[in-house]
Amino acid sequence: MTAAPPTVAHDTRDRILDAAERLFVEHGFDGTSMRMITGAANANLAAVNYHFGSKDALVQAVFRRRLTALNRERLAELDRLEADAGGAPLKPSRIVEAFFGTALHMAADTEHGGRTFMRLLARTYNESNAFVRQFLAEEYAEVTDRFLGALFAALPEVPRAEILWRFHFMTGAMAFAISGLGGLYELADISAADDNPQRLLPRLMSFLLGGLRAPLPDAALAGARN
Amino acid sequence: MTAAPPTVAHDTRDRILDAAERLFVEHGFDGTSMRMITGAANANLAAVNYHFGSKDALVQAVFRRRLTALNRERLAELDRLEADAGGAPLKPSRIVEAFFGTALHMAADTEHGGRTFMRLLARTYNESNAFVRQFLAEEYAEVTDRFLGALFAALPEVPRAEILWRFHFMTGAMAFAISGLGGLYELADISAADDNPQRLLPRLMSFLLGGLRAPLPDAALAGARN
DNA sequence: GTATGATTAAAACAAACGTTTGAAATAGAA
DNA sequence: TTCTATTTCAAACGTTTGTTTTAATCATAC
Repeated sequence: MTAAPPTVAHDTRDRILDAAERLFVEHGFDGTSMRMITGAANANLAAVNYHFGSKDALVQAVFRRRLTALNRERLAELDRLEADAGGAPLKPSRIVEAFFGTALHMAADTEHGGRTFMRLLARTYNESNAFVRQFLAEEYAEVTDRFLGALFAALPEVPRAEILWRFHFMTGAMAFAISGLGGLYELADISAADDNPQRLLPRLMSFLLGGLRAPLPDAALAGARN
Repeated sequence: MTAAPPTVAHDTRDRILDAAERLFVEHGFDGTSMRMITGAANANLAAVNYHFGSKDALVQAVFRRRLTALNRERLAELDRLEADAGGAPLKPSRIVEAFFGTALHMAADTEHGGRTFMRLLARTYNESNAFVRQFLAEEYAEVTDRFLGALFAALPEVPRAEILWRFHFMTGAMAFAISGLGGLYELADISAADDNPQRLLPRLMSFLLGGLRAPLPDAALAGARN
Protein backbone atom coordinates (compact mmCIF):
# COMPACT_ATOMS: atom_id res chain seq x y z
CA MET A 1 0.00 0.00 0.00
CA THR A 2 2.75 2.41 0.89
CA ALA A 3 4.89 1.14 -1.96
CA ALA A 4 5.23 2.89 -5.31
CA PRO A 5 2.52 2.40 -7.93
CA PRO A 6 2.96 -0.72 -10.02
CA THR A 7 5.28 -0.33 -12.95
CA VAL A 8 3.12 -2.66 -15.00
CA ALA A 9 1.13 -0.96 -17.72
CA HIS A 10 -2.14 -2.64 -16.69
CA ASP A 11 -3.25 -2.18 -20.22
CA THR A 12 -6.64 -3.82 -19.95
CA ARG A 13 -7.29 -2.16 -16.61
CA ASP A 14 -7.01 1.26 -18.20
CA ARG A 15 -8.93 0.24 -21.27
CA ILE A 16 -11.76 -0.91 -19.01
CA LEU A 17 -11.72 2.35 -17.06
CA ASP A 18 -11.84 4.39 -20.26
CA ALA A 19 -14.63 2.34 -21.76
CA ALA A 20 -16.66 2.38 -18.55
CA GLU A 21 -16.26 6.14 -18.19
CA ARG A 22 -17.49 6.71 -21.69
CA LEU A 23 -20.40 4.29 -21.43
CA PHE A 24 -21.52 5.55 -18.02
CA VAL A 25 -21.94 9.03 -19.46
CA GLU A 26 -24.08 7.70 -22.24
CA HIS A 27 -26.20 5.09 -20.49
CA GLY A 28 -25.82 5.59 -16.76
CA PHE A 29 -24.55 3.01 -14.30
CA ASP A 30 -27.50 0.69 -14.35
CA GLY A 31 -27.88 1.09 -18.09
CA THR A 32 -24.34 -0.05 -18.72
CA SER A 33 -23.72 -3.79 -18.47
CA MET A 34 -20.47 -5.59 -17.86
CA ARG A 35 -20.72 -7.05 -21.31
CA MET A 36 -20.99 -3.60 -22.86
CA ILE A 37 -17.94 -2.45 -20.94
CA THR A 38 -15.69 -5.42 -21.61
CA GLY A 39 -16.89 -5.50 -25.18
CA ALA A 40 -15.94 -1.87 -25.79
CA ALA A 41 -12.63 -2.41 -24.00
CA ASN A 42 -11.78 -5.53 -25.99
CA ALA A 43 -11.45 -7.45 -22.78
CA ASN A 44 -12.91 -10.65 -21.46
CA LEU A 45 -16.12 -10.49 -19.49
CA ALA A 46 -14.40 -11.70 -16.34
CA ALA A 47 -11.74 -9.00 -16.54
CA VAL A 48 -13.74 -6.45 -14.57
CA ASN A 49 -14.25 -8.77 -11.64
CA TYR A 50 -10.63 -9.83 -11.80
CA HIS A 51 -9.18 -6.31 -11.82
CA PHE A 52 -11.70 -4.46 -9.71
CA GLY A 53 -13.67 -7.07 -7.80
CA SER A 54 -17.16 -5.98 -8.75
CA LYS A 55 -19.11 -3.55 -10.87
CA ASP A 56 -19.64 -1.23 -7.92
CA ALA A 57 -15.91 -1.17 -7.25
CA LEU A 58 -15.33 -0.32 -10.89
CA VAL A 59 -17.65 2.67 -10.60
CA GLN A 60 -15.69 3.90 -7.62
CA ALA A 61 -12.41 3.38 -9.46
CA VAL A 62 -13.67 5.39 -12.43
CA PHE A 63 -14.39 8.33 -10.14
CA ARG A 64 -11.38 8.04 -7.94
CA ARG A 65 -9.01 8.01 -10.89
CA ARG A 66 -9.75 11.64 -11.73
CA LEU A 67 -11.82 13.15 -8.93
CA THR A 68 -9.09 12.90 -6.33
CA ALA A 69 -6.69 14.79 -8.59
CA LEU A 70 -9.30 17.43 -9.39
CA ASN A 71 -10.09 18.11 -5.77
CA ARG A 72 -6.42 18.14 -4.82
CA GLU A 73 -5.88 20.77 -7.49
CA ARG A 74 -8.76 22.77 -6.14
CA LEU A 75 -7.37 22.70 -2.63
CA ALA A 76 -3.90 23.60 -3.86
CA GLU A 77 -5.26 26.66 -5.59
CA LEU A 78 -7.16 27.72 -2.53
CA ASP A 79 -4.01 27.26 -0.49
CA ARG A 80 -2.14 29.47 -2.91
CA LEU A 81 -4.82 32.14 -2.76
CA GLU A 82 -4.78 32.18 1.01
CA ALA A 83 -1.01 32.26 1.15
CA ASP A 84 -0.89 35.21 -1.23
CA ALA A 85 -3.52 37.06 0.77
CA GLY A 86 -1.61 36.58 3.99
CA GLY A 87 -4.56 36.39 6.34
CA ALA A 88 -6.69 38.97 4.56
CA PRO A 89 -10.09 37.84 3.30
CA LEU A 90 -10.12 36.58 -0.27
CA LYS A 91 -11.97 38.07 -3.19
CA PRO A 92 -15.09 35.97 -3.79
CA SER A 93 -14.40 35.95 -7.49
CA ARG A 94 -11.07 34.27 -6.86
CA ILE A 95 -12.67 31.58 -4.74
CA VAL A 96 -15.29 30.90 -7.34
CA GLU A 97 -12.65 30.74 -10.03
CA ALA A 98 -10.54 28.33 -8.01
CA PHE A 99 -13.43 25.94 -7.59
CA PHE A 100 -15.34 26.11 -10.85
CA GLY A 101 -12.48 27.16 -13.06
CA THR A 102 -10.48 24.03 -12.35
CA ALA A 103 -13.52 21.93 -13.13
CA LEU A 104 -14.11 23.64 -16.45
CA HIS A 105 -10.45 23.47 -17.24
CA MET A 106 -10.58 19.73 -16.84
CA ALA A 107 -13.78 19.59 -18.85
CA ALA A 108 -12.04 21.35 -21.72
CA ASP A 109 -9.51 18.55 -22.04
CA THR A 110 -10.91 16.41 -24.82
CA GLU A 111 -7.62 14.61 -25.40
CA HIS A 112 -7.20 12.70 -22.16
CA GLY A 113 -10.80 11.99 -21.32
CA GLY A 114 -11.18 14.94 -18.97
CA ARG A 115 -14.24 16.12 -20.80
CA THR A 116 -15.82 12.69 -20.69
CA PHE A 117 -15.24 12.40 -16.99
CA MET A 118 -16.59 15.83 -16.16
CA ARG A 119 -19.72 15.07 -18.11
CA LEU A 120 -20.07 11.93 -16.08
CA LEU A 121 -19.55 13.85 -12.88
CA ALA A 122 -22.10 16.47 -13.87
CA ARG A 123 -24.53 13.73 -14.66
CA THR A 124 -23.90 12.01 -11.37
CA TYR A 125 -24.57 15.02 -9.16
CA ASN A 126 -28.25 14.22 -9.40
CA GLU A 127 -27.75 10.48 -9.32
CA SER A 128 -29.25 8.89 -6.27
CA ASN A 129 -27.57 5.51 -6.37
CA ALA A 130 -26.99 4.92 -2.69
CA PHE A 131 -23.31 4.16 -2.51
CA VAL A 132 -22.35 6.58 -5.28
CA ARG A 133 -23.87 9.45 -3.33
CA GLN A 134 -22.10 8.36 -0.20
CA PHE A 135 -18.84 8.05 -2.05
CA LEU A 136 -19.16 11.48 -3.64
CA ALA A 137 -20.11 13.12 -0.36
CA GLU A 138 -16.99 11.73 1.29
CA GLU A 139 -14.81 12.61 -1.65
CA TYR A 140 -16.12 16.18 -1.59
CA ALA A 141 -16.26 16.70 2.15
CA GLU A 142 -12.99 18.52 2.61
CA VAL A 143 -13.33 20.58 -0.54
CA THR A 144 -16.80 21.91 0.18
CA ASP A 145 -15.81 22.54 3.76
CA ARG A 146 -12.79 24.62 2.77
CA PHE A 147 -14.44 26.54 -0.05
CA LEU A 148 -17.62 27.28 1.84
CA GLY A 149 -15.54 28.44 4.74
CA ALA A 150 -13.57 30.72 2.47
CA LEU A 151 -16.77 32.17 1.05
CA PHE A 152 -18.20 32.68 4.52
CA ALA A 153 -15.08 34.59 5.49
CA ALA A 154 -15.02 36.58 2.28
CA LEU A 155 -18.65 37.62 2.60
CA PRO A 156 -19.18 38.12 6.35
CA GLU A 157 -22.19 40.36 5.84
CA VAL A 158 -24.08 37.74 3.82
CA PRO A 159 -26.11 35.14 5.72
CA ARG A 160 -24.44 31.76 5.53
CA ALA A 161 -27.58 30.05 4.36
CA GLU A 162 -27.65 32.39 1.41
CA ILE A 163 -24.05 31.61 0.49
CA LEU A 164 -24.67 27.90 0.82
CA TRP A 165 -27.63 28.02 -1.52
CA ARG A 166 -25.86 30.18 -4.05
CA PHE A 167 -22.93 27.82 -4.04
CA HIS A 168 -25.42 25.07 -4.78
CA PHE A 169 -26.98 27.09 -7.61
CA MET A 170 -23.54 27.75 -9.05
CA THR A 171 -22.81 24.05 -9.00
CA GLY A 172 -25.98 23.41 -10.95
CA ALA A 173 -25.07 26.01 -13.54
CA MET A 174 -21.63 24.47 -13.87
CA ALA A 175 -23.06 21.00 -14.26
CA PHE A 176 -25.25 22.16 -17.11
CA ALA A 177 -22.41 24.13 -18.63
CA ILE A 178 -20.36 20.99 -18.80
CA SER A 179 -23.21 18.89 -20.10
CA GLY A 180 -23.53 21.31 -23.00
CA LEU A 181 -26.53 22.54 -24.91
CA GLY A 182 -27.01 19.15 -26.53
CA GLY A 183 -30.43 18.12 -27.60
CA LEU A 184 -32.67 20.36 -25.59
CA TYR A 185 -32.50 23.38 -27.84
CA GLU A 186 -32.24 21.56 -31.12
CA LEU A 187 -35.80 22.31 -32.02
CA ALA A 188 -35.61 25.92 -30.95
CA ASP A 189 -33.89 28.68 -32.88
CA ILE A 190 -30.49 27.10 -32.42
CA SER A 191 -28.84 29.28 -35.03
CA ALA A 192 -27.58 31.30 -32.09
CA ALA A 193 -25.60 28.39 -30.70
CA ASP A 194 -21.89 28.76 -30.13
CA ASP A 195 -20.32 26.00 -28.17
CA ASN A 196 -16.74 27.08 -28.52
CA PRO A 197 -15.24 25.58 -25.38
CA GLN A 198 -12.73 28.42 -25.26
CA ARG A 199 -15.57 30.78 -24.47
CA LEU A 200 -17.38 28.59 -21.99
CA LEU A 201 -15.25 29.51 -18.98
CA PRO A 202 -15.62 33.30 -19.24
CA ARG A 203 -19.27 32.84 -20.07
CA LEU A 204 -19.96 30.75 -17.02
CA MET A 205 -17.75 32.82 -14.78
CA SER A 206 -19.54 36.08 -15.38
CA PHE A 207 -22.87 34.36 -14.88
CA LEU A 208 -21.76 32.79 -11.62
CA LEU A 209 -20.32 36.00 -10.24
CA GLY A 210 -23.40 37.90 -11.27
CA GLY A 211 -25.50 35.42 -9.36
CA LEU A 212 -23.24 35.42 -6.34
CA ARG A 213 -23.24 39.22 -6.13
CA ALA A 214 -26.94 39.62 -6.76
CA PRO A 215 -28.91 41.62 -4.19
CA LEU A 216 -30.21 39.44 -1.41
CA PRO A 217 -33.82 38.32 -1.65
CA ASP A 218 -36.41 40.07 0.42
CA ALA A 219 -36.26 38.35 3.79
CA ALA A 220 -39.65 39.71 4.75
CA LEU A 221 -41.32 36.52 3.51
CA ALA A 222 -40.49 34.33 6.46
CA GLY A 223 -40.01 35.16 10.08
CA ALA A 224 -36.68 33.46 10.75
CA ARG A 225 -33.64 35.46 11.73
CA ASN A 226 -30.96 33.79 9.69
CA MET B 1 -58.60 13.39 -27.68
CA THR B 2 -61.31 16.01 -27.91
CA ALA B 3 -63.63 13.97 -25.74
CA ALA B 4 -64.01 14.42 -22.01
CA PRO B 5 -61.61 12.54 -19.72
CA PRO B 6 -62.81 9.11 -18.70
CA THR B 7 -65.14 9.09 -15.77
CA VAL B 8 -63.65 5.83 -14.52
CA ALA B 9 -61.34 6.20 -11.57
CA HIS B 10 -58.64 3.96 -13.06
CA ASP B 11 -57.50 3.43 -9.53
CA THR B 12 -54.60 1.11 -10.21
CA ARG B 13 -53.46 3.15 -13.19
CA ASP B 14 -52.96 6.18 -10.97
CA ARG B 15 -51.41 4.16 -8.19
CA ILE B 16 -48.90 2.81 -10.67
CA LEU B 17 -48.08 6.30 -11.97
CA ASP B 18 -47.58 7.60 -8.44
CA ALA B 19 -45.40 4.69 -7.41
CA ALA B 20 -43.33 4.84 -10.58
CA GLU B 21 -42.82 8.59 -10.22
CA ARG B 22 -41.57 8.17 -6.69
CA LEU B 23 -39.33 5.23 -7.46
CA PHE B 24 -37.86 6.80 -10.60
CA VAL B 25 -36.64 9.74 -8.53
CA GLU B 26 -34.97 7.43 -6.08
CA HIS B 27 -33.49 4.77 -8.34
CA GLY B 28 -33.62 6.05 -11.89
CA PHE B 29 -35.42 4.37 -14.76
CA ASP B 30 -33.09 1.44 -15.21
CA GLY B 31 -32.74 1.02 -11.47
CA THR B 32 -36.49 0.65 -11.01
CA SER B 33 -37.98 -2.71 -11.94
CA MET B 34 -41.53 -3.52 -12.83
CA ARG B 35 -41.77 -5.61 -9.71
CA MET B 36 -40.70 -2.69 -7.56
CA ILE B 37 -43.33 -0.51 -9.17
CA THR B 38 -46.24 -2.93 -9.04
CA GLY B 39 -45.21 -3.95 -5.56
CA ALA B 40 -45.27 -0.40 -4.27
CA ALA B 41 -48.54 0.25 -6.07
CA ASN B 42 -50.20 -2.89 -4.68
CA ALA B 43 -50.89 -4.03 -8.19
CA ASN B 44 -50.22 -7.19 -10.11
CA LEU B 45 -47.01 -7.43 -12.09
CA ALA B 46 -48.88 -7.59 -15.38
CA ALA B 47 -50.81 -4.42 -14.61
CA VAL B 48 -48.18 -2.10 -16.10
CA ASN B 49 -48.19 -3.87 -19.42
CA TYR B 50 -51.96 -4.04 -19.39
CA HIS B 51 -52.52 -0.36 -18.69
CA PHE B 52 -49.54 1.19 -20.46
CA GLY B 53 -48.20 -1.43 -22.85
CA SER B 54 -44.58 -1.38 -21.78
CA LYS B 55 -42.15 0.07 -19.28
CA ASP B 56 -41.01 2.71 -21.75
CA ALA B 57 -44.58 3.78 -22.35
CA LEU B 58 -45.05 4.04 -18.59
CA VAL B 59 -42.08 6.38 -18.34
CA GLN B 60 -43.60 8.59 -21.01
CA ALA B 61 -46.94 8.53 -19.23
CA VAL B 62 -45.33 9.59 -15.97
CA PHE B 63 -43.86 12.64 -17.67
CA ARG B 64 -46.79 13.50 -19.84
CA ARG B 65 -49.18 13.48 -16.91
CA ARG B 66 -47.61 16.60 -15.40
CA LEU B 67 -45.19 18.09 -17.88
CA THR B 68 -47.82 18.98 -20.41
CA ALA B 69 -49.76 20.91 -17.81
CA LEU B 70 -46.63 22.67 -16.55
CA ASN B 71 -45.62 23.83 -19.98
CA ARG B 72 -49.15 24.89 -20.82
CA GLU B 73 -49.13 26.99 -17.67
CA ARG B 74 -45.82 28.50 -18.67
CA LEU B 75 -47.09 29.42 -22.09
CA ALA B 76 -50.28 30.85 -20.63
CA GLU B 77 -48.30 33.15 -18.38
CA LEU B 78 -46.12 34.29 -21.22
CA ASP B 79 -49.26 34.99 -23.24
CA ARG B 80 -50.59 37.06 -20.38
CA LEU B 81 -47.36 39.01 -20.07
CA GLU B 82 -47.28 39.78 -23.76
CA ALA B 83 -50.92 40.77 -23.80
CA ASP B 84 -50.40 43.16 -20.91
CA ALA B 85 -47.37 44.68 -22.57
CA GLY B 86 -49.27 45.30 -25.77
CA GLY B 87 -46.38 44.88 -28.18
CA ALA B 88 -43.75 46.50 -25.99
CA PRO B 89 -40.74 44.34 -25.02
CA LEU B 90 -41.10 42.46 -21.77
CA LYS B 91 -39.00 42.86 -18.67
CA PRO B 92 -36.49 40.03 -18.56
CA SER B 93 -37.27 39.45 -14.91
CA ARG B 94 -40.87 38.76 -15.78
CA ILE B 95 -39.91 36.25 -18.43
CA VAL B 96 -37.58 34.45 -16.06
CA GLU B 97 -40.25 34.41 -13.41
CA ALA B 98 -42.82 33.02 -15.80
CA PHE B 99 -40.57 30.13 -16.75
CA PHE B 100 -38.75 29.22 -13.56
CA GLY B 101 -41.35 30.47 -11.13
CA THR B 102 -44.01 28.10 -12.39
CA ALA B 103 -41.57 25.23 -12.09
CA LEU B 104 -40.67 26.09 -8.52
CA HIS B 105 -44.30 26.65 -7.70
CA MET B 106 -45.04 23.13 -8.84
CA ALA B 107 -42.02 21.85 -6.94
CA ALA B 108 -43.37 23.39 -3.76
CA ASP B 109 -46.51 21.28 -3.93
CA THR B 110 -45.76 18.37 -1.65
CA GLU B 111 -49.40 17.36 -1.37
CA HIS B 112 -50.17 16.25 -4.91
CA GLY B 113 -46.80 14.88 -5.93
CA GLY B 114 -45.65 18.01 -7.69
CA ARG B 115 -42.45 18.07 -5.70
CA THR B 116 -41.73 14.44 -6.49
CA PHE B 117 -42.26 15.01 -10.17
CA MET B 118 -40.13 18.11 -10.35
CA ARG B 119 -37.30 16.29 -8.65
CA LEU B 120 -37.67 13.58 -11.25
CA LEU B 121 -37.64 16.15 -14.02
CA ALA B 122 -34.57 17.85 -12.60
CA ARG B 123 -32.87 14.50 -12.41
CA THR B 124 -33.81 13.66 -15.94
CA TYR B 125 -32.39 16.79 -17.54
CA ASN B 126 -29.01 15.11 -17.52
CA GLU B 127 -30.37 11.68 -18.32
CA SER B 128 -29.26 10.41 -21.66
CA ASN B 129 -31.66 7.56 -22.16
CA ALA B 130 -32.27 7.84 -25.87
CA PHE B 131 -36.02 8.03 -26.13
CA VAL B 132 -36.45 10.03 -22.93
CA ARG B 133 -34.23 12.78 -24.31
CA GLN B 134 -36.12 12.75 -27.57
CA PHE B 135 -39.41 12.87 -25.74
CA LEU B 136 -38.34 15.77 -23.53
CA ALA B 137 -36.93 17.73 -26.47
CA GLU B 138 -40.24 17.45 -28.28
CA GLU B 139 -42.23 18.24 -25.18
CA TYR B 140 -40.11 21.35 -24.57
CA ALA B 141 -39.75 22.53 -28.14
CA GLU B 142 -42.51 25.13 -28.18
CA VAL B 143 -41.77 26.42 -24.69
CA THR B 144 -38.06 27.01 -25.20
CA ASP B 145 -38.78 28.54 -28.57
CA ARG B 146 -41.24 31.02 -27.13
CA PHE B 147 -39.26 31.93 -24.03
CA LEU B 148 -35.95 32.23 -25.80
CA GLY B 149 -37.63 34.40 -28.40
CA ALA B 150 -39.07 36.59 -25.67
CA LEU B 151 -35.64 36.95 -24.06
CA PHE B 152 -34.05 37.77 -27.41
CA ALA B 153 -36.61 40.51 -27.92
CA ALA B 154 -36.27 41.79 -24.38
CA LEU B 155 -32.49 42.01 -24.59
CA PRO B 156 -31.78 43.06 -28.17
CA GLU B 157 -28.33 44.39 -27.31
CA VAL B 158 -27.15 41.05 -25.87
CA PRO B 159 -25.76 38.45 -28.29
CA ARG B 160 -28.18 35.61 -28.70
CA ALA B 161 -25.55 33.00 -27.97
CA GLU B 162 -25.02 34.65 -24.61
CA ILE B 163 -28.71 34.58 -23.80
CA LEU B 164 -28.98 30.96 -24.86
CA TRP B 165 -26.14 29.91 -22.58
CA ARG B 166 -27.41 31.92 -19.66
CA PHE B 167 -30.81 30.35 -20.07
CA HIS B 168 -29.06 27.01 -19.93
CA PHE B 169 -27.13 28.01 -16.81
CA MET B 170 -30.35 29.18 -15.19
CA THR B 171 -31.95 25.84 -15.93
CA GLY B 172 -29.06 24.12 -14.21
CA ALA B 173 -29.39 26.31 -11.15
CA MET B 174 -33.11 25.59 -11.04
CA ALA B 175 -32.56 21.86 -11.36
CA PHE B 176 -30.22 21.90 -8.39
CA ALA B 177 -32.55 24.17 -6.47
CA ILE B 178 -35.30 21.62 -6.86
CA SER B 179 -33.05 18.70 -6.04
CA GLY B 180 -32.25 20.34 -2.74
CA LEU B 181 -29.08 20.44 -0.69
CA GLY B 182 -29.43 16.79 0.24
CA GLY B 183 -26.35 14.80 0.97
CA LEU B 184 -23.60 16.79 -0.63
CA TYR B 185 -23.11 19.24 2.18
CA GLU B 186 -23.85 16.96 5.06
CA LEU B 187 -20.23 16.66 6.00
CA ALA B 188 -19.54 20.37 5.66
CA ASP B 189 -20.62 23.01 8.11
CA ILE B 190 -24.27 22.42 7.43
CA SER B 191 -25.46 24.33 10.44
CA ALA B 192 -26.12 27.15 8.00
CA ALA B 193 -28.71 25.11 6.12
CA ASP B 194 -32.21 26.47 5.74
CA ASP B 195 -34.36 24.57 3.31
CA ASN B 196 -37.59 26.39 3.95
CA PRO B 197 -39.34 25.92 0.62
CA GLN B 198 -41.09 29.26 1.11
CA ARG B 199 -37.74 30.98 0.72
CA LEU B 200 -36.45 28.95 -2.17
CA LEU B 201 -38.22 30.90 -4.90
CA PRO B 202 -36.96 34.38 -3.91
CA ARG B 203 -33.54 32.91 -3.29
CA LEU B 204 -33.31 31.34 -6.69
CA MET B 205 -34.90 34.28 -8.43
CA SER B 206 -32.41 36.85 -7.25
CA PHE B 207 -29.57 34.51 -8.17
CA LEU B 208 -30.96 33.91 -11.65
CA LEU B 209 -31.55 37.58 -12.34
CA GLY B 210 -28.12 38.45 -11.03
CA GLY B 211 -26.63 35.97 -13.44
CA LEU B 212 -28.76 37.08 -16.34
CA ARG B 213 -27.86 40.74 -15.82
CA ALA B 214 -24.17 40.12 -15.21
CA PRO B 215 -21.73 42.07 -17.38
CA LEU B 216 -20.93 40.22 -20.56
CA PRO B 217 -17.69 38.25 -20.63
CA ASP B 218 -14.72 39.69 -22.41
CA ALA B 219 -15.20 38.74 -26.06
CA ALA B 220 -11.57 39.39 -26.87
CA LEU B 221 -10.78 35.73 -26.34
CA ALA B 222 -12.03 34.44 -29.64
CA GLY B 223 -12.29 36.09 -33.03
CA ALA B 224 -15.92 35.35 -33.89
CA ARG B 225 -18.39 38.14 -34.39
CA ASN B 226 -21.40 36.80 -32.58
C1' DG C 1 -80.89 -14.24 -13.39
C1' DT C 2 -77.34 -14.36 -17.66
C1' DA C 3 -74.19 -12.41 -20.88
C1' DT C 4 -70.43 -9.10 -21.94
C1' DG C 5 -66.45 -6.39 -21.57
C1' DA C 6 -62.84 -4.72 -18.49
C1' DT C 7 -59.66 -5.76 -15.05
C1' DT C 8 -56.90 -8.69 -12.02
C1' DA C 9 -54.35 -12.81 -10.88
C1' DA C 10 -50.76 -16.48 -10.97
C1' DA C 11 -47.54 -18.67 -13.71
C1' DA C 12 -44.33 -19.11 -17.10
C1' DC C 13 -41.22 -17.24 -20.96
C1' DA C 14 -36.72 -16.21 -23.06
C1' DA C 15 -33.19 -12.94 -22.50
C1' DA C 16 -29.90 -10.42 -19.97
C1' DC C 17 -27.83 -9.57 -15.65
C1' DG C 18 -23.39 -9.76 -12.30
C1' DT C 19 -20.46 -13.14 -10.73
C1' DT C 20 -17.71 -17.48 -10.29
C1' DT C 21 -15.03 -21.28 -11.91
C1' DG C 22 -11.10 -23.89 -13.59
C1' DA C 23 -8.21 -24.40 -17.22
C1' DA C 24 -5.22 -22.15 -20.82
C1' DA C 25 -1.99 -18.63 -21.91
C1' DT C 26 1.56 -15.37 -20.76
C1' DA C 27 5.39 -13.25 -18.46
C1' DG C 28 9.62 -12.90 -15.62
C1' DA C 29 13.07 -14.99 -12.37
C1' DA C 30 15.76 -18.74 -11.09
C1' DT D 1 14.63 -24.80 -19.36
C1' DT D 2 11.74 -24.98 -15.28
C1' DC D 3 9.16 -22.90 -11.91
C1' DT D 4 5.91 -19.45 -10.22
C1' DA D 5 2.80 -15.74 -10.34
C1' DT D 6 -0.16 -13.04 -13.15
C1' DT D 7 -3.47 -12.44 -16.53
C1' DT D 8 -6.79 -14.11 -20.02
C1' DC D 9 -10.29 -17.10 -21.62
C1' DA D 10 -14.67 -19.78 -22.47
C1' DA D 11 -18.29 -21.60 -20.08
C1' DA D 12 -21.52 -21.92 -16.78
C1' DC D 13 -23.78 -20.33 -12.33
C1' DG D 14 -28.20 -18.73 -10.15
C1' DT D 15 -31.04 -14.29 -10.31
C1' DT D 16 -33.50 -10.88 -12.10
C1' DT D 17 -35.18 -8.53 -16.01
C1' DG D 18 -39.52 -7.10 -19.15
C1' DT D 19 -43.10 -9.35 -21.29
C1' DT D 20 -46.74 -12.78 -22.46
C1' DT D 21 -50.22 -16.08 -21.57
C1' DT D 22 -54.34 -18.15 -19.78
C1' DA D 23 -57.67 -18.39 -16.41
C1' DA D 24 -60.24 -16.16 -12.74
C1' DT D 25 -62.70 -12.16 -11.06
C1' DC D 26 -65.18 -8.03 -11.30
C1' DA D 27 -68.61 -4.61 -12.84
C1' DT D 28 -72.44 -3.47 -15.46
C1' DA D 29 -76.27 -3.85 -18.90
C1' DC D 30 -79.79 -6.65 -20.57
